[in-house]
Formats: sequence, structure tokens, C-alpha cells
Amino acid sequence: MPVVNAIGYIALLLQTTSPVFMANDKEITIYDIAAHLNLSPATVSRGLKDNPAINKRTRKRIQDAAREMGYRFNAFASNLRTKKTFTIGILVPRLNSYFMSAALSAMDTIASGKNYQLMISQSMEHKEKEQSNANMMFHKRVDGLLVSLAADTADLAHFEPFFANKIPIVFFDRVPPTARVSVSIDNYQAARKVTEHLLQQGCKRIMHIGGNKLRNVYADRIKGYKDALVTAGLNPAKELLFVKDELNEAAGLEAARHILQMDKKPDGVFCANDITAVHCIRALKQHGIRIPEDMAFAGFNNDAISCVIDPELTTVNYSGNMVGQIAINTLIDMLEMPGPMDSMLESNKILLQSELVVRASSLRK
Amino acid sequence: MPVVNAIGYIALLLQTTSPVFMANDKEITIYDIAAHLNLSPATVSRGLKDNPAINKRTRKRIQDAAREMGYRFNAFASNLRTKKTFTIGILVPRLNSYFMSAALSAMDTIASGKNYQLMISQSMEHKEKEQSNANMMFHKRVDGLLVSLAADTADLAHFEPFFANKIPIVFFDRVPPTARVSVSIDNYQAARKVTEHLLQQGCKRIMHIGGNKLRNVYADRIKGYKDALVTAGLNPAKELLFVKDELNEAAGLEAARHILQMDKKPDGVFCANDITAVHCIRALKQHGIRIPEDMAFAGFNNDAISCVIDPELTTVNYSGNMVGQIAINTLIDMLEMPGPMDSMLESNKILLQSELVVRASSLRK
DNA sequence: CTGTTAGCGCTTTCAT
DNA sequence: ATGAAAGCGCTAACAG
Repeated sequence: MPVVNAIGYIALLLQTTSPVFMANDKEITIYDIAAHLNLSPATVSRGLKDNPAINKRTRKRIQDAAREMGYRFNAFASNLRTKKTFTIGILVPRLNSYFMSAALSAMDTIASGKNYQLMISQSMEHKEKEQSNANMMFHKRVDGLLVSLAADTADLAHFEPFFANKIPIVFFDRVPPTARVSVSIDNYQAARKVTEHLLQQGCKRIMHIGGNKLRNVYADRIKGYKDALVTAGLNPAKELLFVKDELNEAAGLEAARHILQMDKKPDGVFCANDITAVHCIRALKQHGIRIPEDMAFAGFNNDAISCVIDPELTTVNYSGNMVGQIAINTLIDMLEMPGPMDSMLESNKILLQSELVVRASSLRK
Repeated sequence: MPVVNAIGYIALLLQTTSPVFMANDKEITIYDIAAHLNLSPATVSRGLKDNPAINKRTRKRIQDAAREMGYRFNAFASNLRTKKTFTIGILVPRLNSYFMSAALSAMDTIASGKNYQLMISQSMEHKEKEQSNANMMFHKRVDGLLVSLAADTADLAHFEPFFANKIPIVFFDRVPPTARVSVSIDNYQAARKVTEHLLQQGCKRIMHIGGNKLRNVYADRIKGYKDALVTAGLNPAKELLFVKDELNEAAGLEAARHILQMDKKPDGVFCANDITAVHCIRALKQHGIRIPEDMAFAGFNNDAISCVIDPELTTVNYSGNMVGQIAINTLIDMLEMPGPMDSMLESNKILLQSELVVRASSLRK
């Protein structure tokens, strides 16, 4: 019987629950259970895992004893042997965006269903932070990694340890062109569709507000925009492309200021994200520009905010939820694939479709 | 010298970086370093930790060798001995809210600065999920816990293992009344201020749209609202209190429907969160109700959305960032306090102030 | 300043 | 169906 020492005694005074959780300083181990039941630790270990090699009644005795004695599984000891942590690392540019929250939300739901834990950290859009986070994940020995790149990440050197050790990485949303496995939407097609829609509404001078071209999401949208113009026989003019490193509220205000001082103003604007679009619209409206009569507008993401602005914003529905789900399922599949190599060699680039959501901000007919 | 086997060979072909990260299947341990340098594993262990007891030159040799040999620290083995994981568990109702994202963002920044990892999971507002998450955290042996409760959590039984084992918990935002350590804002005072502001604007019939009274945040706001009315000599009428379990977009629409069918409509509405307020306003506007002329409006949270609605929403600025910072700092202080007991016994309820942000939606004079 | 030694708690052959 | 024993990689007495 474990002796209740001074600290345990205080814990005893504090506690308000069944004796199951008594803190005696001494953690219960499988050895304690084994001794208690006159079994070997090996049998207890198997019994706790419901190993069918163990007699059904014995298993039950073991599990009951474990519960009664307040046993808790020690994952470290287990990890030390098995080399698996059931932990997935997640690197994202920022936690506080609507899209990312939805993606993480979906990932968390699926991960806990399959008994994986998530270890989340954000780069704040800086490659240095991304590097140190990746490093930390590597040392914490995550089983796999889900990554959405920072705005200024130019190379993947900081992921080499993962590649070399065959720790699977699934890139999502902000994916590098060289990624072997990635999940994102077809930004090029989506941008084409948006631009074509604005053309159909009669726009002749369409401006694009875009993000850092280092990232596929923004580069592809710019390309889609330009190609749509070319296909329509228009020339993608340089002065109609406005690029900012980060597409936030400030970028929207800046874009508005830029538009207001243009001699020949655009009659349509396709903005690579909703937040920027919304704040740009607000600023333009304050200066008497009518949306969509003077200027049609479209955004990207179908952020909650896009329904709140007046007029409601035409945008691209791009489900963080869906991307998150597919990304983590892909990763877990790789983790649980029996043969270790095969899955790592074949490339798997998933491109999701997105849908144009037409709302009042772009309807001119 | 480690032999490159078949798998290692493929890894070699794949790799594009320095030989530091070669995957030889065999992980480098302190024993390998020790053998390489003709030292004992203990010395290597100390050297890697920059223990001043070790000769400065030896330390350097050890660290250089570690780097060259591609050593990576094995946290499990370390945890197994030291019983500390440098991992903090976080339980939140939902990841995808603006407030929570900001709080997590702040926590992540501070945690990584102090070398802690975060293990985040969400309850989806259900106590069952919260329970299983808490359980998982306990088994993963987090050093401490940060908790914001689900909407329907009625008791804290699932946290007993933590209390009993003296694993510190800091509750934040959605805190239980019985919490020993908690960080939240003064919801009562904030709600009073909002209500008083509406009164000052000439409102005589102020409605309150509130959330689940099980949670302090909503109960306190309701109380603040009622007390402000009483102080002003008004009677908090039952038909002017509209309570929904979850304050989301749907709740806003439902509230609007409710208001539209009221015989004697309110001339002011104080809504316990911005999202609900915004969608309620949108619906009311569509039915010809003018804000603020017919009905003044105020929300809570200063969500990004509150500046996008027209008219802009009067609200309470309640920084997720600040709450997150203080919560995690409080927890880390507890974790790093030398004497284990003292800090756990004293209660520490931090109540932050918030500020009323007056915007057009409530200005009638 | 460095080395020896004995575990931390679990898993896993290999025996029985 | 169960047990014995070795070892995962690190740390902390204790000894020198």
C-alpha cells in the first residue's frame, strides 16, 4: 500500500472526488497492477491493450484493477519503445483567420476521432518562425506534419529533416510548387471564373488586388485573372494589378486610396481575399463610389464577413473545413499505410474545386 | 559507422540536403556521441544542456559532434525521467471564432517563447467532447491546462484528475464560478455600461439577447443588463429577454423574427455578441426598421465584423489577445513556481476591464 | 570536471 | 495463455 506522505495528505484534504484519483505522488504502473493481481507486467500490458491472446476474464480483471487503482497509461514509456507518438504537428501562417480556424476545426475533429493529438503553431507569416516551429516539431517527434506556408517562405530547407527521416508532410492551401503531397483548391480556375463573371457583367477595366506571388494561392489567382482577360481579347494592364504582401484590412484601405487617385478608374475589382475587398469597398463607398454601379466587386474565400457588407460580396466559396478534412485524412492514411516507402514516393496533389458565389456587389444587369 | 541499408539508400537518393540529416534508420543517441568522443553518456547529456560543471571546451566538442552526427534530442526518454513534458493543454469551445483565434494566437507566441508546446482541442460546445478531450490531455501528461468551458458543461468532475494530481488549470473567458484560478473580463460591469449607454441615448424599452446562463459570460451580462435597468428605475420585463443557447448567425435571425412579431417593439437592443447582433440588424433592416433611429443596437466583443455592418456596431472591446496572454502567463508562472503547493492553494481570479466602443448603431442624439 | 550505475514504465521477443 | 528478461534514450545520485 502506498504511504500517504505530507504532500499526498494535503491533496487528500483538497480533493472532492472518489478515491480513484488520489494523488499519492506515486503513479500507478503496470507493475503495481501486476503485483496486485499476481500477474506479470507483460500480461498486464497486453490485457490493457485488449490483446486477444490474453484470457477474456483476465483482461477484464486487469482493466478493472487499472480503473480502481487510478492507473494512467504512460505514453512516454510507450513512445520510447514504439517510436510512435500519435501526435501530428501543424504549421500555419496565422491562427486568427476565418479560413484557418475552419480548417483546424475540421482537422481536430478527425484527428481526435482517430486518436491523434494536434500540436499547432503559427509562423505569424515569417519564415524564421516557421523554421523554428518546424524544428521544434521535429524534436517533439511528431508522426507527421500538416503545413501551410508563411508569406515569405522561399525554400523548404527547414523541412529536410522530415524528408530525410521519411516523416510525411502534407501541405495544404499555401503549398509549395515542389510539394509531393498537397491539398489545395484550383486557384487558377477559380480566379478565371471570377474574372469571366466580371467581364460578363460588362466590366472593361478590371483591376486585381493580389497577394505575395511567392505563394501559389496568389500567383495562381493572378495568372487566372490575366489569362481570362487575354482570352476575352483584353490586355492585362500593369496599372490594374495591385499587389500587397499581406491582404488584411490595411491593404484594403490602401487599395482604395490607390483607386481613388487613379485617373482612369477601374469599373470592376477582383480582390484575392474578402477582408481586403470589404474594407476597400467601405472606403470607396465613403468617397461616393457606388458598388456595383460604378465599380463591380468580387472577393475570395466566402468569409463570414462577405455577407455583412452592403452590398453583399460576390466571392469564391473555398471551404476551410473541406481542405482541412482532406489534408488530415491524407496524412493519416500515409501514417497508417503498412509499407513505409511506397506511399512516400508517389506524388499526390489534390486540387479541390471551388464555386463562385454571386452576390449583389458584382451584379450590374 | 552505420551501414546504409536498403531503406537508407532510397532516402539517400531522395535527399537534397547536407548529410547531417541522413536517415540511417538508426537514430543517433548520446551513447553514440559519447563513444565518438570517448566520453561517458552522462557527460554528453550535461554537455548538451550546457551544464557549467562541464569543461567549456568539452561542451563545445559535444555540441559540435551532436550537430555533425545529426543527433536529435529524445524528449520521451527525458520525460520518462523528469516527468515534465513542456506541453500545455488547451481546451476551448470552438477554434473558429475571432475571439478564440486571437487568444490562441497570443498563447502560442508566449508559449513558444518559453519553450512550451501547445496541445489544442475543441469541445464543439459539448461537455462530452470536453470530457474526452480533458481525459486525453491527462493521459498525454500535459504540465498544465488552459480551459474555456463548453456551453453546457455543468460540473467539473472531468477535471478532478488534474486537481488531484495538482496539475494546474487556468480557466479563461468561460470560467466556472468555483474556479480557483481564472482570467476573464468583468462581464457584469461591461453589460451595465452598455445598458446605461443605451439609456442615455433615450431608449426606454431595451431588449437583451443573451446566451446560455450556465456560463458566467452570459449570466453576468444578463445580470448587468437587469441591474442597470433597475438602477434607472425601469423594470426588466420578461418579454424583453431573449435567450439562445448558442449565439450564432441563426440566433440573430431568430431574434429578428421574434422582434418583428412583437406588438410593442423595443427601442434598443443589447446583444451579448456581435455576430448575433449583426445578423439581427441585417434582418431587421430588410424589414424596414431603421438603426439606430427606430432601434438602437449594441453588441459585445468588438469582432472584426462589427465595423463592416452599416451602421457600424457599438460594442464592447474585449481583447482575446490580452486574455490569452494573461491566462498563459499565469499558468506558466504556476508551473515554474518553486514550491509546488503554495501556488495551488491561493485563489487568483483575474478580472479584466473592457471598454465600450460607441459607434453609429447606438447614437441617437 | 567526468564516469558509473541504476532506473523511469512500457513493449516485445522468446520461452514455457 | 502467461512469464522472463532485455532494452528504448535519458538523467541524477553518487563517486571519484
